Amino acid sequence: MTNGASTPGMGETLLFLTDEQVRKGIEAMFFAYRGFTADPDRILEKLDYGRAHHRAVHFIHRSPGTTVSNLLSILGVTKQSLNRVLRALVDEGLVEARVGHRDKRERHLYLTAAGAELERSLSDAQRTRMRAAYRAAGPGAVQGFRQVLEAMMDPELRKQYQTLTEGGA
Amino acid sequence: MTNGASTPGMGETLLFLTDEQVRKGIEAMFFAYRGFTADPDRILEKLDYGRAHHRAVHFIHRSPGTTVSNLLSILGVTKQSLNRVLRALVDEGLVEARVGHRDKRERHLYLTAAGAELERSLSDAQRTRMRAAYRAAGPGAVQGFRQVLEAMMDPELRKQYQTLTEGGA
DNA sequence: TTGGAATGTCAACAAGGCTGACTTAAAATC
DNA sequence: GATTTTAAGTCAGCCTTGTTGACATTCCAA
Repeated sequence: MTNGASTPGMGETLLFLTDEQVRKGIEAMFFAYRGFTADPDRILEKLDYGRAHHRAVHFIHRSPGTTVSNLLSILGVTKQSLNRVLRALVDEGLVEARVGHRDKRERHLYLTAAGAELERSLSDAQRTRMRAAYRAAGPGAVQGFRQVLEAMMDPELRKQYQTLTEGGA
Repeated sequence: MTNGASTPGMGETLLFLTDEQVRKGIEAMFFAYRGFTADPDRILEKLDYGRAHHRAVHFIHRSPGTTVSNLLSILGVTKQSLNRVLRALVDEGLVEARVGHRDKRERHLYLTAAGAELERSLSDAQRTRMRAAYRAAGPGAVQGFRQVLEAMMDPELRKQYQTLTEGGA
């Protein structure tokens, strides 16, 4: 509060944020992301899975029947990388890969009962923290939070993000 | 808007957010973090550095003269992991490690001119995106963004985050 | 029927985490 | 003054998750 940003009369409406203030936002992202992943990480560790598995399970739950190449574009990794993860999940009975009946090259991905259970436990943990953060920050903060995050995405990813649920939230 | 959260009379003040809404926040974190790291990553790649180097440079800039063990606790990695990164930075003249004069066991870390220049180019890139996001989201959103992120941190990390600048923003 | 797309797989490699064991130097404590 | 603890560094080896490149299979579509 020692800078122009809080000078009465100009206020923050013009977004005269100092570099220091913006930097603080950057550090907030860094530390918050650690918290964001901490709870699922603990669950995954016990099962010998990693974040890569979490992401795959999350998005297969989100879009049941999605194809491998669609998942690739959402996750932004190489197919070799995804394939390693997917193979483990299929081998261990968490994910089912059904051959497409229209296009038999495609594999449509579904969670099995066991996969759905893991997904639930992971997202329960993550939602609990998110909900607590929302509650602590107050009702007004939630919208601002989402708006800034959305504005921070690459345009392509933003499209995917928005498409993902189409009014689901 | 098809759920209890927007029922007139209770509104969002009670934070009746559906699981779907919270989930959307989780995905926002995921996609936004990709954007958050994208610009620095491009710069680092050309110089054969990675995110680990970025983090070290960032926090040394932030707290010049910090010790190795302090940096360890902020970054939350093992000393072997940090050492690998730090050695590269020192060897290549971006960071200077001065022996402490009070306690000669300690190494105090400083950016060299070259290190400061890299830091500037990385944080310029990151701040530009952050600023653009703030602008797009509007003045009210910034506070909410920071509040939710802060509430999302582990308590210990939150303390470190707050200590870091102590009123700097 | 042939070209290209979707998928899967093998091999090899790198970054950046991790553990464990050990050294050195210096400070702190007894 | 001797001993223990602390800060830092190092060596070796492992894991996850990312990368390239090469190649096989399948099959849609021009």
